[in-house]
Amino acid sequence: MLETKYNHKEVEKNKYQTWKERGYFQSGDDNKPPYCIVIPPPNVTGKLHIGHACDTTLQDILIRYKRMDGYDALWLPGMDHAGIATQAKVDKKLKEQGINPRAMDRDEWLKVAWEWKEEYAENIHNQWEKLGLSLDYSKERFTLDEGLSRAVRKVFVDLYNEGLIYRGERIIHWDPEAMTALSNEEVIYKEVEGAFYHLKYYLEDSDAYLEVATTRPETLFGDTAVAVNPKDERYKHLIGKNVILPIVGKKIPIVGDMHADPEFGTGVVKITPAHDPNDFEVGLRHHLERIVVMNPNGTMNENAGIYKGMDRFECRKKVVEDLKEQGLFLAIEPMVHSVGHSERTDVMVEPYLSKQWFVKMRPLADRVLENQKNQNHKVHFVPERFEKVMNHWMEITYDWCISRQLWWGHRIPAWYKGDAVYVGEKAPEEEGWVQDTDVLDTWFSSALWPFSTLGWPDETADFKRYYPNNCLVTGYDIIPFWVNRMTFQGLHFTDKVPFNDCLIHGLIRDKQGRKMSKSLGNGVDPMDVIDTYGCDALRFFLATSSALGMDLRYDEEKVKSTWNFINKLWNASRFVLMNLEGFTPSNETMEHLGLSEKWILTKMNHLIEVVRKHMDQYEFNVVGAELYNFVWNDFCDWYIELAKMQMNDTSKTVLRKVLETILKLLHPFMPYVTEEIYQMLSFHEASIMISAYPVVQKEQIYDNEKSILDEMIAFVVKVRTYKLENQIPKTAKVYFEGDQLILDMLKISKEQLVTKEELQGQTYGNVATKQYSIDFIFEQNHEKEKEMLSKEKEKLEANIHRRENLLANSNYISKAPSSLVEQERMTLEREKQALDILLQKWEKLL
RNA sequence: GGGCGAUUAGCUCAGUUGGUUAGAGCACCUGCCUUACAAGCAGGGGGUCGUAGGUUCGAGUCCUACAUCGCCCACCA
Repeated sequence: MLETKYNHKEVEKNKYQTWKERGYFQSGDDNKPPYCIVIPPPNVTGKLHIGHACDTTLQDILIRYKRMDGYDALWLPGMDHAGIATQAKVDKKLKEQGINPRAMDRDEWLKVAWEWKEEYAENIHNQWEKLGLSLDYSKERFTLDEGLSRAVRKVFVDLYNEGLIYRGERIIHWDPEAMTALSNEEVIYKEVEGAFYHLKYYLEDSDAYLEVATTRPETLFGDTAVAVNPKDERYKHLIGKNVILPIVGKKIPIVGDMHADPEFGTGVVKITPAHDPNDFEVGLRHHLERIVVMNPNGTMNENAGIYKGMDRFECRKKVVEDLKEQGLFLAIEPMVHSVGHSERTDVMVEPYLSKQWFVKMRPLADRVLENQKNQNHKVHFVPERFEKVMNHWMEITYDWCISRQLWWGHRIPAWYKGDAVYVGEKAPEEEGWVQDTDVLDTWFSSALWPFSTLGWPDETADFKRYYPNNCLVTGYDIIPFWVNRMTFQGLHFTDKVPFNDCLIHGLIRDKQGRKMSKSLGNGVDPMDVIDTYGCDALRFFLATSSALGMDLRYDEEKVKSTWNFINKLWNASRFVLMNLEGFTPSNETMEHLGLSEKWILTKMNHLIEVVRKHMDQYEFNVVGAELYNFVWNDFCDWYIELAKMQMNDTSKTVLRKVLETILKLLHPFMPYVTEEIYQMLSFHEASIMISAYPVVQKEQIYDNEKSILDEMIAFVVKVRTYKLENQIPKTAKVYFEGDQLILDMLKISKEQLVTKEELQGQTYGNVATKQYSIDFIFEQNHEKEKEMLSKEKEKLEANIHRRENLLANSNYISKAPSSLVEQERMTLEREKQALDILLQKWEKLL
């Protein structure tokens, strides 16, 4: 027999292993229609956070639902090598051991990195298990696998041959800590307290000067011009003349360029083509020299003269000091401006001129925009509004810088020999070619994930069967990095979108609504929650506590109340199982169904319909609420109580059937407890996770009987309220003629019943609805009774008044749907009858 | 600057194509150890749905403006 309290630790023990060993997670049954989701591969850098728990729970819910519903469900697991992030962690670990990672041999370093990967992959596997995820491990992939690497090389080479990948010298975002280039998406802009430094740039052979305002005086060594707006009356006569670059003392020209905004700063801009993207453009227009003044680690280089070797920020200070000394400094104007920071290392990124590989985005993005116009072939975002996020990105996207000066990643398949460049999937056979030392952006390989994991570029059976994926599930913060890139790569290389639906969920925040972060220390470890409340409680909470696409506040109280819900289910199951002892299939009978059986079966079938509908629409919060209400209110509060009154083989059959249905509908949300209880049911499939998802059985719908019991329930509730408010003793004598079921529900015994004659002459109170009436003999408090009646009367009269007005409105009658009008009429009738009953009582009281 | 979201009960949130008297959990009040469950049961109170207009027979829901909070994108010499 079950324990009285739900013990999640006991329940969750060993089940995952069993499922896995029996092969339930594995896909591949060709007799069934395919359904495929690929997991957003977590980084091999650390442990999964609660956001992962949410994301994967939603996917597991879909997969378990589809698997039970007769699909060949493939949920493909895998992990991401996470270039910068992992390299940073591995380097940190080495440094802590006193080893300089950059002094290592590349292959030696990679060995350490692979060891790291193995260790963290194992952690992630353990966490997936704890979360109960039904992943098909036989198809697990890693972004650096040979197969995926081949896909990466093919994509690179093809795009290169199509002219969509090129190598060029551009201003890119440079991370001086990780010492690598970054893409736009990897830069996070933060408001920083900075300053506008106003400097004197003397005109050549003159005492006059131009006042130049800059936030980055340390870059002046790279200045090769100053610009003014050609329309600016103050300065336009100076265009073509020269100024003397402070400290350096060399001549640089004054150019006229629209980039200089007369309204901003002093209207004069120093032009540093090698350290600012706008200046780079200006430089191109005016054929200016490009002077890089920094080293890759953010220190000044030889072009900074005596400042060489100084850190960029230290140099800024020193330059300002020296300018002051030389009388070239005019003013400092504090300002807050946003400055790019590296997503991974959090250091200020440096706009930096360097030679990198780029993907030419325009044609690829345009194809996505075009494709999204086609209802049949587009990615269907859920909620729909997130499509705009992708489309907007496609409209404004820049060329994608894909080379990274790292060791951890896919080596760029390009070889150099002098000035010659060779790009190919394999190294050139001749001697003397040297491969590019850089690797590709992590997202370059992630972008291929939905198809590279299925064996592409080969036309494998898996690729043909499971591509495009049915659904992709991820958070809205990942749209630019990943969803967008998968979409354009998918379209370009497979002529199809990578997934038909894209389910976007929100972020998990802390109780105050703040983002969870390491620095705030407000993160919640999903493993701790599982330890305290169990995996099922966590999953149900995560999947059902907010509407789709909305952020979710983590609230322990809510997880607790989910636990209570599971405990309720647990105890309801205890009751059913206690009553089912010795019950076998031969005892099962659906004959002579009672009113309450018909009622619960009807409600159950309506539930199945609603749950399926909302599962298909990904509205898990609605599904959760429906299941919660059905289990707690309909099944526990009413049906079980009713079943207690007349336990027989029919009610046992129905109890069992309803419980089994509940378990199945809940299984995708709470796999463990549903399996535990399912296994205790007397006859069943080998596992609930391979059992069939409930379908509506029309012959079990008895809407007529359902409404009869609904009326009875309404009456019973009314009576209970009346009894409580009037403090009517349990043993009070009662006059009632009607269904025994009502007396049972009210727990009124035969001994309490009196006849109509016995009632006369006593003080009694009456409760009545249209169908039912009951009288209680008790010391009635007339004042209180009157007060209650008058309250009720007022309410009724107000309603009747409102409804009569409504029905007197000819516009309403003619324009509102007739069924609604009819309903209003019926409600009005009911209310009038109720008022009649009430008025009769009122008369008697006076 | 452009876009998106939020604003509903004390708190956290639902609320479908506009349609009876706007829901849930938690909290609160009253009464209960009724042998599945006191982490429970039976009841109850609590909201002029951010503000102002508009469309409509009818608006939490649609439209316009505004306010507050949050997010994304772009710019910031």
